[in-house]
Amino acid sequence: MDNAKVAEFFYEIADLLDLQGVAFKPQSYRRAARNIESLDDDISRIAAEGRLEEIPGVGEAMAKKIDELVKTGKLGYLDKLRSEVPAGLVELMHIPDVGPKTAMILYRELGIESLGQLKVAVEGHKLRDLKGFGEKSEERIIQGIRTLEAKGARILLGDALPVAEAIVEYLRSSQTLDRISIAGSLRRGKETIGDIDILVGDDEPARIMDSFVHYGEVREVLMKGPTKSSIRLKSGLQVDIRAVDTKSFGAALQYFTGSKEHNVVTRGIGVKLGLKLNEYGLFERDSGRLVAGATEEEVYKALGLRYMEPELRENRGEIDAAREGKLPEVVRPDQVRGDMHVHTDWSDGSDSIEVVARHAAGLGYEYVVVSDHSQSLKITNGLSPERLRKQVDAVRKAEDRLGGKFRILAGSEVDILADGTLDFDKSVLKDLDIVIGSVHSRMKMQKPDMTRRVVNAVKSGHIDILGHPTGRLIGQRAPFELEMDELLDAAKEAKVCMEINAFKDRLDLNDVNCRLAKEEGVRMAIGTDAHSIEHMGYMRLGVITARRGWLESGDVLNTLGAKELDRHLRGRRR
DNA sequence: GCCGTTTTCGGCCCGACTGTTTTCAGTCG
Repeated sequence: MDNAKVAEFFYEIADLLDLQGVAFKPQSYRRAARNIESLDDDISRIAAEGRLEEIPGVGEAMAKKIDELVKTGKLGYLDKLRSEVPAGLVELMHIPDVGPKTAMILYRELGIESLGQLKVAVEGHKLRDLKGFGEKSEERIIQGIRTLEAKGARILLGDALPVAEAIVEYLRSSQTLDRISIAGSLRRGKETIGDIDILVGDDEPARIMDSFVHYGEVREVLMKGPTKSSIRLKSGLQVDIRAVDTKSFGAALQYFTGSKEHNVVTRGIGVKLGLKLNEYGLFERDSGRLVAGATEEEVYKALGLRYMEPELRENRGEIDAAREGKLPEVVRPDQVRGDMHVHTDWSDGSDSIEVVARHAAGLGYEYVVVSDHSQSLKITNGLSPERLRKQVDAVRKAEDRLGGKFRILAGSEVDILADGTLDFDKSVLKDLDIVIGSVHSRMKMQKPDMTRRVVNAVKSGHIDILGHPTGRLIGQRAPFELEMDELLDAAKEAKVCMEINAFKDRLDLNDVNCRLAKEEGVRMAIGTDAHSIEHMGYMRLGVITARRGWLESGDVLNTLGAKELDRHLRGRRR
């Protein structure tokens, strides 16, 4: 019984209680479920140690239920709830705009217990005669079912950002705006996004709503009011916009950036100070006087907190750190001095060494690492030792052609073979400036085997960076089975960096593991794994991931300048 | 069901929008 499973059961209890019209308990179960999901420790271990009630939101009653779940894999209370309410109703509640009340009416009046039955009923126009329903409600539910069926569709951060930025740019160009910002999980830099949130600060919001719903990419307008509207884009992505007075912009930005958990705690701090925080500002509870609201900084300051970067706002300890002045000074994009992982047309990249280097220089970098694939990876035209030697020559020549003003590091993304040895032996690797070791094959090994494999590579003394350490592809491939603590210990010992692979569907290491690595004393190196120069723009995704992992510039190898980096690498030469 | 320098009992975020309402309930974020 793992944490996710326990949380899942609790979410189901919450839904079932909602259907029964029980008040407050559902929120309690959801809160506990969220906290259980985000635990670092294994819930069965906590249960065994009798520490369940130390989990926020878990009291005596829930602790008992968790104990039962951990011990027996079952929960009598849940079974009882399930027997009282048809299981399909929970599914109905997952349709947008269908909540517990609607689901219950559908069940009581029409006997609908499943998505399938609802579809039949709605197509037969059986809903419009129900009290409180009409044609529009029917249409809305049809749309909702479509949305639900199209789901699973959380979009990658790297895909959502440009879409959101284009909308912001469109709104800016269509009229003068006082303030505008992306908000929500996109602003916090979560690796996947459900929808896009945009916030506008302006004293004439209605005209902005008009522009918004007339954006060229709109497929349908879901709702439109004077301060709040929603659209669905042709791509299927939903975009919500909110407008507030300029004097409330900071409070609203704080509010709509979230996370929900972060906001619950900040509001609680306000309450203790006799203040009320909502999207319009921070107010004195008694007099209603506005204390702060125009900027996030002043809102946080009035709460006795330092400003927290959006990427930190996940209620993972940032609020205590802000109160105690112990927030990390997280790395900024402008501190990155080079791209640590780029492919060229020598293997499966599409641009030449020189084009890559010139593009990197144009991005303001001092250096780029050319790291093409090694011989085993035939499908990528991986380099043989002989071709690698030729490539090193080509790198040196390209560097000369750039007039010595830009550093091109000759590297390799060398395969870590199944037994943990490297695809090139050290006589080949010693001529390189830098070596990334990566796993590209036999990815489904058991945990002990995979751990031994990468730890061997890390300890080999021949790699500087472990490339995409967990191999996960967001929404497509689970991370390798890997004992992260053991890997990080080895990396610290061997002074090998973990990569933050910034390619949009990798972000590997992820935020949580970045933070773990930092705490273990392991440095990170951000590389885009670009296969064309356009991909080099993914660097910002890597930086966002680093920031979400609380990394500071000193934790990131490629904040070093070219000379410092060379010195660092020579210092550990094999 | 949880939680507490507001409380061991009585709160628990609340404002915007929609549809079907003639004054509001439901959903969402």
